[in-house]
Amino acid sequence: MTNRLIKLDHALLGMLHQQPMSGYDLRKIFISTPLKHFSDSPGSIYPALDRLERAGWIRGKIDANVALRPKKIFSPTARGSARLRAWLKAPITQEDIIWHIDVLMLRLSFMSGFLQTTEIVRFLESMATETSAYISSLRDYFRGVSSEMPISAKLALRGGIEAYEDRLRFVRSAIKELKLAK
Amino acid sequence: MTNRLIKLDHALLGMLHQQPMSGYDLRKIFISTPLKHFSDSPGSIYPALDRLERAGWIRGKIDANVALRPKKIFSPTARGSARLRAWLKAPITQEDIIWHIDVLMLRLSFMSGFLQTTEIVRFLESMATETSAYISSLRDYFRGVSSEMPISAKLALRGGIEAYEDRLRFVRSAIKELKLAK
DNA sequence: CGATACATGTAACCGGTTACATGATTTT
DNA sequence: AAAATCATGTAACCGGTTACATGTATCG
Repeated sequence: MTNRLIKLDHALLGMLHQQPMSGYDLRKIFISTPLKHFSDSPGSIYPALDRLERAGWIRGKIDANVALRPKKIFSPTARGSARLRAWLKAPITQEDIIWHIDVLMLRLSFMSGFLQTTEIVRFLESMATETSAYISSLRDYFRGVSSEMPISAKLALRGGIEAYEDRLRFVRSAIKELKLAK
Repeated sequence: MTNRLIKLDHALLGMLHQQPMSGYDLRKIFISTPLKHFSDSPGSIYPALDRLERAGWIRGKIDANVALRPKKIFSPTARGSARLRAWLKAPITQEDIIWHIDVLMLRLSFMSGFLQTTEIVRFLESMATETSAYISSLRDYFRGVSSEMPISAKLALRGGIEAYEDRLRFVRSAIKELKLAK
């Protein structure tokens, strides 16, 4: 129950660690920043905040100085922080590389302050390993079938492979940058 | 009702255009090929095939030579082909670039045989335009906030931008390739 | 003889989308 | 006076996930 890994929930939890906020504030950020790869509808955010509060990861306090409608400001609890850290440190699988790349990037974005540079580097190295393995399997597949594929299908598949190659290149440059900064 | 644009439905419709198949065959493809960015569970595929049949886009025929359990082979109808073509030709929005890149690549993969090369090129050029516009807005945002961001957040955002830049590079090279092939 | 492959389907659950409801304040 | 913004929430709907059900045939 408290162990589900819903993307939106962790996005909210991470954002509340950077700054306690209301649901409305969170929505505004989702709408106005390019990190809006998450749902910005009230029908998803308010129930998600409920879930998080029921799970004991955040706690909401009603803002006293009520000018407008009362605001509920959510802050992470100790359990919420532990949960976020655990999520950031969770091992990377090939499934993550294939289906949840956005979640991996979200995790990366929250790591400073929670993890040491060496841990972030390990995370990225693991990403590189898994990505590189997946690229190999894609190349093998491509070699086997590309001759029979129509051109647009071939292009699409090549585009898919290149996207992973580009991601790998990024991850490796990020590792270098982190090691220099350390 | 018949106008929804569900990813899985169109993926199935497109695949049935390449070769009439049963639900089980479709599942096997989803499981075994790297184009498995779509749901492979029976709980999604069989209901989806029902939807498509009810919408009149495909028609299922029970395979006569029953060795094992009877197989239902689905073929696209004329209306289904029209629908697929319309989907392939639909204009690209910036939302597609941001949230449905996988759908755009899926569309690209189905285009040969349905669209002329000039139309495919137009599709890719539109992708390039929208991607490039979105990159500009991301760069503007990055310039404004990067100084205050912790390093891992900055890396993640940069990675996001680079992914779009790489995608743009791919699209441009694909345009060149198509023009040469023509 | 047990496991795996073939083949289709259903049911419970869960979360996101859309749209609506409410109501005060501020801007045009 | 109307529209937009602040701020939270609910309800209907829809589709995906997971797990289960069923039954044959083949492989080890």
